[in-house]
Amino acid sequence: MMLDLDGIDRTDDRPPYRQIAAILRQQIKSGRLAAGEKLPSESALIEHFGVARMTVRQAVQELRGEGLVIPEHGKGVFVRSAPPVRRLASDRFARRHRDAGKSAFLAETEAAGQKPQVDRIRVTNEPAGADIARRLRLTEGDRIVVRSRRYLADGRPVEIATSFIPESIAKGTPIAATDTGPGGIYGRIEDAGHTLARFVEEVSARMPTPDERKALDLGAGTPVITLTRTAFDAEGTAVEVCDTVKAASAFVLEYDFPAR
Amino acid sequence: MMLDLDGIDRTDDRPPYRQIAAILRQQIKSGRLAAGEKLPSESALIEHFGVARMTVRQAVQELRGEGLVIPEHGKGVFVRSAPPVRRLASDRFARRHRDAGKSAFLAETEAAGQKPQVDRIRVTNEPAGADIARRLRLTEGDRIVVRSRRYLADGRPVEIATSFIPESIAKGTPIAATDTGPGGIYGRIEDAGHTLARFVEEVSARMPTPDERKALDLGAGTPVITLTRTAFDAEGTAVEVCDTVKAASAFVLEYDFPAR
DNA sequence: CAGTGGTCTAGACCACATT
DNA sequence: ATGTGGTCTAGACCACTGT
Repeated sequence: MMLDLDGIDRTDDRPPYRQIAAILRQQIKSGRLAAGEKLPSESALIEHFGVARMTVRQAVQELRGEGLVIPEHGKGVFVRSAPPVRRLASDRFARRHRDAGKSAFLAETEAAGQKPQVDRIRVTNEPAGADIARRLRLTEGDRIVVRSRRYLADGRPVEIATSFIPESIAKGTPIAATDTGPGGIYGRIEDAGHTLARFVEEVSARMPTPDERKALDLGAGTPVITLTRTAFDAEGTAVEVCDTVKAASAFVLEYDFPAR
Repeated sequence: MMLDLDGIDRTDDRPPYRQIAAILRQQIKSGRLAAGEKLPSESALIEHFGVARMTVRQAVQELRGEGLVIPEHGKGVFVRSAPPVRRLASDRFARRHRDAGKSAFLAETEAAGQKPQVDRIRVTNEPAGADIARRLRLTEGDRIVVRSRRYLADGRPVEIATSFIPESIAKGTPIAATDTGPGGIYGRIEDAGHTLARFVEEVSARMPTPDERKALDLGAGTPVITLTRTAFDAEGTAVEVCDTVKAASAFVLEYDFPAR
């Protein structure tokens, strides 16, 4: 059962725990420890390397911080297996999808052969904060409808999203209802006479907050992608801002643009 | 000098180290511990909370994993200050910049009032691997010119990049030279008769490898953005693939696209 | 029950930075 | 020389998972 591992070199200038981490990392990268496999137990590593428990724990800690392994209490430490990656193309909001009565997430997820699900829907009516007001070209304090929700694919959370829509646009539509109807929010915005013309997306990445880690069921040492999208209608009016936080390992975003 | 911190609650179901981490995190988020400030020393925390050294170290370890603090050996542990963010718009490769004789990075960085610099330039000629061959519509093993380099702004590394150009395009140009001349690689590709028409960028994020951490001078617990760009000419031929790894905290990518 | 990882203690010596 | 964090040891008890 035990792998054939090298020992540590007490003359090496790297401390033992780093050497142990490097040895384990190498086993993982080379595939000798495959995704989903269990690492040798702490006691096995202690015996093999001839070090104290804290030393092997520190080595494993390093791999956890890199998101390479995930410990399961009472069972062992396992090589993280990559979840299926969702590839998001920049035409994912094309009207042809909306016309089929599907929201972007629903269409994408079904296309990937997974079961889409939305939960934790919360709708409030709030005064706009400074950043949102700027993006929507409103004045701070103007009323906006705030819709937040969590998206799941095959029961696993992959993304949390919060949309901000000026009340002047949402008024009299089901945007503030739990079920926004076919085509989602964008469908209702177009019903209200705002033909969507342009999106601007701002993408970055960071470590999640503890809340985000919990909501997305992330292990330690796994980053999130933040994407803020602003939707503009044909008159150039900003009609929605959508803030999303995605598990980075689950997404590749694809953008196609002319050289001009 | 010491902050006014709450104590830990032995009846709380969270372990002491998490409570300590939460207290410190709160101090940082609220600004009572500002960016650049030093946390109380380990010995101060040990005394204040009445715990063993490993316990406070574990608390600080948690904050390191979140990228909130950065330890400096012999000095203390400091609240990380955010570096200036570079905002990359999708028109950054517009010909008007190239016509001014500037490569995209040079133009961006100067526009941000920082001193651009490029080092660790390495040019090789290799057979294409499977992934690159697919992206360039070549056959695996076809010769390609591989240019890798590191970009710095005001002396701080911000990005490492590797370009892959089919030898059939690079041949007879300075693309394989250390200095590619005005307008960079894209300038030379256009000189060779390939008018750039379209780019496709694929964006994701992950934790850096140890090598990347060193090259970008990243602290533990800070992710990178990976961006793979493929450039196409007017005939639809893929003329270059560029793989970049960026310090996530230093970039916001901006894309503007029609709703179609 | 035995085996696993999670947390904690109380010490030790080392390396780095500052005075 | 002093104070800081970095690494390590050798134990302890707890909580979770499996047989």
